[in-house]
Amino acid sequence: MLQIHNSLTSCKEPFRPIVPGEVRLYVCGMTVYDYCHIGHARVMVVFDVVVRYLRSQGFAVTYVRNITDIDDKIIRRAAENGEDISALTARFIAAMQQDALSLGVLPPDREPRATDSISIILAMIEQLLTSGYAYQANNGDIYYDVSRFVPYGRLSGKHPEELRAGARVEVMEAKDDPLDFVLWKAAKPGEPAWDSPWGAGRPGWHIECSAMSTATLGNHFDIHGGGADLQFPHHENEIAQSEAATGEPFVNFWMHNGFVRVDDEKMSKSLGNFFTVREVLTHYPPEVLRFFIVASHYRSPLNYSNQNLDAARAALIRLYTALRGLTPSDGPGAGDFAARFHATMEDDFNTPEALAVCFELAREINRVRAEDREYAARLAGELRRLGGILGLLQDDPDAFLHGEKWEARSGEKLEVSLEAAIDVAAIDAAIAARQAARKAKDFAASDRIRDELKSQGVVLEDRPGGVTTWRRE
RNA sequence: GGCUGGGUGGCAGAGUGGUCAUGCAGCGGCCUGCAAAGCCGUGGACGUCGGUUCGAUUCCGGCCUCAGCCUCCA
Repeated sequence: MLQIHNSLTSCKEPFRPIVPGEVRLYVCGMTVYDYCHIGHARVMVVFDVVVRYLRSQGFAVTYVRNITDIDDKIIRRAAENGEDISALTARFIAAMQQDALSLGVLPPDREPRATDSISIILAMIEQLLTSGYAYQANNGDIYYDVSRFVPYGRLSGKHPEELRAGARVEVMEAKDDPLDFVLWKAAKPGEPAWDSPWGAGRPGWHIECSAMSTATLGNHFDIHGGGADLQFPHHENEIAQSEAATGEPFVNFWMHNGFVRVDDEKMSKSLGNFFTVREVLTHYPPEVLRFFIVASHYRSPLNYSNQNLDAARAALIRLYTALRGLTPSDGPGAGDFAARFHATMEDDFNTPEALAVCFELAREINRVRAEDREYAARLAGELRRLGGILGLLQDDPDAFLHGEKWEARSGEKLEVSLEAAIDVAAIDAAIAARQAARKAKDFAASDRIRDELKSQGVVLEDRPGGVTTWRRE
């Protein structure tokens, strides 16, 4: 029985979908005014694993991840660049999709955009006005009246009175209450605007997600996810909006992934420790970044550092080395590896422990591969299947270990700071020459060749049966 | 100040009331011409003070300490 930690109750709860066999999942996606950073990568990967796991268990999943393509930061950035807003957002949407692809993140089933959703946003605001949950201020903005929504604060464990007492924001005169938040911003000169019954303007951030999620998944759906920082106020506000507008419970399970830190400091632009996905991918293969993310529990903080990425790479090399030279077979699973893998995934997606099972599987493969190829092949098949649930180990082992895909990717759009591309034919020739020298017992020559390759970042491994393989250091 | 969630071996990172995480690094051995990879074995840990218990790193309480949120933020 799958257990999921629910932010609403701060407890693990048995997961039961609203409609048996179907899961409807919404995740707050990106505001597209810049390239994705590692924090964005984490959200994408974490929920990609959730989706892959649910599907592997036979659930029909509908996964929606929105795109916020109109907001203050976008407008400001476009102005700074002297760029058209739609050109800016198109550029960063394309970049995001490319990053997602690199990281092996499957596309969501729906990717609604705020600017394509204006009519449903207007309808929801209209509903809130009609039922008295919203009001138009004297500056033309429409605000949500937080005092009307009694359960406000349930998700974040915050109480309206305490929030008011600790409010650090300067109170905008237009609002009745500092906790009220904007649903519709009256148009300002030079900013994009849409017509509405209350005058031209644009939607507030929170209402977008309420409108897009209910429009795509229904008023009441199973899981809503996002970064931990969105729990308050964004998700709290979504609940207030959606439940007030529809009169139905909004979401059963709220999942929040932990934050990414860099060298144990919060990742932020002011600290200058901000890493984009594409920057990281100039130094590490995408699967290494993905492994690094999956190797921690999704609710834990994740500390980005070169040392930790190096560790992730070493671990992945071990797994691919176990798969190398075997043709994974689909035969019946071996041992209780799959059962243990699933048991641990059912416990709130415990991917680190699931990976531990993968490593034990790898050891078993290494143990038996010489004696029983067929059994080893079945184990390899198992390892690949289980890895696939985490979105890992789907590459050809030699390709990964040779770093081929890495070069292919980085050679195109990314600036490469890696060693020069490796000449595979030259390596093969050197290996052949070394084999000849070894046969002639000329170990001095043999070692010279090996050292030379090593200096180019190529490590040789003499395998049983006289075969020599190589990998990048 | 309020609300969350943490403090685990050299590093990363799970977990558990009383035998094992796992990966990297270390040590010993096997394999190898020597290595590398791999296999076998091995050392090393649970912030602190109390309490519950036959027994707590694991449960409870105090304390210290860290991070996040309370303002746009994945």
